[in-house]
Amino acid sequence: MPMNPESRYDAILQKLRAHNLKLTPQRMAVAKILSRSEGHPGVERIHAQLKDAFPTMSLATVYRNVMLFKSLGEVLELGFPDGGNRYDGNKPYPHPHVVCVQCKAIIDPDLDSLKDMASEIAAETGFKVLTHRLDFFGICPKCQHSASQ
Amino acid sequence: MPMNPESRYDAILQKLRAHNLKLTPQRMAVAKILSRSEGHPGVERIHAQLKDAFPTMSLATVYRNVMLFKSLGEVLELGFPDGGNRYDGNKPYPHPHVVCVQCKAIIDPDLDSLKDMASEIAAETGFKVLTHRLDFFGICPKCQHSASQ
DNA sequence: TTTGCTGCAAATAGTTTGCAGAGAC
DNA sequence: GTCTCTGCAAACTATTTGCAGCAAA
Repeated sequence: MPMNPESRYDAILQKLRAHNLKLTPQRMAVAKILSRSEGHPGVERIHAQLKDAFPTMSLATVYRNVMLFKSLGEVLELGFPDGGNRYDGNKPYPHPHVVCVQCKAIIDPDLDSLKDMASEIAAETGFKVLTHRLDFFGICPKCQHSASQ
Repeated sequence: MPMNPESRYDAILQKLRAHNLKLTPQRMAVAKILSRSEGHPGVERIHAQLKDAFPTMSLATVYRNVMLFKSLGEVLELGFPDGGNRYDGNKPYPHPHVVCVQCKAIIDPDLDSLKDMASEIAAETGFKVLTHRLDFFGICPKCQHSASQ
């Protein structure tokens, strides 16, 4: 159930204005792609999609804008250790993903609950689930009690 | 509930023998550390712990052995996009983790179920849970039907 | 003796950064 | 006009790899 890409796009632009950030054509183009986030694109893919409209556009600019949006909370980063991070500007909040280890496709499953997850995923997506990864990130008790740092 | 480190160590050695791989002192030392996996060590940490016993030991050797154990299914790799992957040779199967984003501590929570996870985690570990990551990895329908590749 | 392992150093690859000019406001 | 952004190229960093010598079996 993806959010309406246009309202996501507007939300991102609004956030940019609220922070007095400039609306350059490149930045807006990246925002537009991320607001759809079809297939959870990576930086390289975003860059490729913009090559026609912006022949001189550099990868660095894509990186910088994606990171900017992420820092604004408007993009969810799916980090992978073997490079090729992927981004979701349509649902910029944590949610499960199903990743094809072969073609690198990434889709969002609809999970009623998180019980019997693997079989639920398999039934819904047709994936053959090989493994999963579930991490919680937070501040450990020791760090909570130390002068934040 | 960590498994008995010694039996894990023996299991790794046994697997090595079964594959006609050589039991070098360096390899055995890495296996020993991983069989405990206290704190889910990273490569750098493993290397540091072996500097005393093996002053000339190179990082490359640690990398090679960790990857070897991983390929044998004896080590679970916790990959992080920002480098510094972590390893678990004590419970080499997928399971949830709780990661402190500040000090990088990683612990294994006991989860009765995966419902109300965040609060369950908080109650059990004392962590202030900020976010989480749940990925399923598998083969998508399209890839299942294409000549495996 | 044979085969695989280690140490070293160089190569890789995704990402980040310094800088000078261009452009949004 | 000011201040940020962009493009380019160089820098970074975790990890991988080629190679020659060394050691396990």
